[in-house]
Amino acid sequence: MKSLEKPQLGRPRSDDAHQAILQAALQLVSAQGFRAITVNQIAAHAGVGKMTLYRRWPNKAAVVMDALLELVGPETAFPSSARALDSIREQLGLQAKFFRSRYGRLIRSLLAESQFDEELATAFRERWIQPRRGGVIQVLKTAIQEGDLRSDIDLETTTDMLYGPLYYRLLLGTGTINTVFIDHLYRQFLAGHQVPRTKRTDDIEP
Amino acid sequence: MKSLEKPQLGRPRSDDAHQAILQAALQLVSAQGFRAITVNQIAAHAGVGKMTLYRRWPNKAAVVMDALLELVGPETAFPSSARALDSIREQLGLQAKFFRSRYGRLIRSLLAESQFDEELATAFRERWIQPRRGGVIQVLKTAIQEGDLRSDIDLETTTDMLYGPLYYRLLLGTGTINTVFIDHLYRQFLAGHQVPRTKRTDDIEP
DNA sequence: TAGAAACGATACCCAAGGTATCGTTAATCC
DNA sequence: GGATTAACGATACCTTGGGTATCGTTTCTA
Repeated sequence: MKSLEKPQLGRPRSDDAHQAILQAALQLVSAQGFRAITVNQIAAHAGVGKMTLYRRWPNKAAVVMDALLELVGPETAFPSSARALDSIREQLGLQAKFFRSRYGRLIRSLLAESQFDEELATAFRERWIQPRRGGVIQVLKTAIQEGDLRSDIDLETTTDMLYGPLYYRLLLGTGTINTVFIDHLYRQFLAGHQVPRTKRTDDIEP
Repeated sequence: MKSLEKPQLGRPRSDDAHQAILQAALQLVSAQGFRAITVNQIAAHAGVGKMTLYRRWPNKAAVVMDALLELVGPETAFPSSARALDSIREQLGLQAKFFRSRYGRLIRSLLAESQFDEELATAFRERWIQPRRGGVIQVLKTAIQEGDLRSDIDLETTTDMLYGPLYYRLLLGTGTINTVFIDHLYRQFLAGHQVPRTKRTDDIEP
């Protein structure tokens, strides 16, 4: 029964147009960069009128944000390893790789733009960062349960210490986000967060 | 003898105008935010013509960058404690305080704008970040010499781990940059970077 | 004094963001 | 099937701020 749902008068919105806009936005921003593209370009590339775009999104940033969430987001899954701590290590590597890809610049752009746009900042934080951050914190908890990580650490701060340096380098350009860096970061992180070896229970030494 | 210096023809540039522009820029950006102010506003507020501003700087961001460097920069000195490690701890607190001040938003703005402006990014990194970063690394080295920090750490990565989380929170808004956070960060950092207590030489326990 | 560079004030041009409008299309309702 | 509604692409239009050009005046050197 369709009952409680309000009958929809008028022409329905075209999902084709919607998807075309998102695709166009992602393609253009990846190729030319955020500042270089215009709303006109996105609309033209998508084969839609500008008003069609504005009926759905308030501005360029919002379109690009949704393109990231809907087209890129599903491809970034948290890896699953036998051991939680290994998942963290692997995920750091994937994050570094992601930042080195064309999406690194996209993240930079959106994060930058969000400093001037409160709505965008909220969307970025709540819909991109927090879900991923929540995942990290879950895995950290598991690592603690598995006896690999100390239980007296603050998980929010721990997450900041793991990912902060990557964002720092992404935005400030003080160093490359390569495997060597990830190794150093992980090793130095472990030194302070791992349960000391004399206390670990099921330690299999190679 | 004035010798090798090229004789300066024409009217000399007014240092008063120069300073007035920097002061106006800092005042306006602090009060209204980077995006909200215009070049016209800065010039009018400084009592100069727009061309006067453009003769010295290519755009608004460059003016504000120089205002930060010349008017704010001198007030941010690295603290000096008896023990290098204490200096680090103290500096983290000062950095947090700085980010919580009106200059936190200024740093965010410039860092954001620099994602779209290569020249600005270079200026920010080389003239704001690197000098400060270099200072941190010097103090870390001293702490190693004083036997407080391990010598097998990567200093660049260490610096990223100390300051990355602050920038992360500043830009992403995932948490407040308060004393509790600094305490957690410092403690967790120490756990992995401090020379183990059985190896420390001049340890005075309270 | 002539020439040069800088000055404040002002005019001007351009591009992109964003809004308005038009004829057509795709839906529901009677 | 007709009336009404909302969406559609195409187009026109307005505003704003960045940035450039120009003018008469000022401040310097040669």
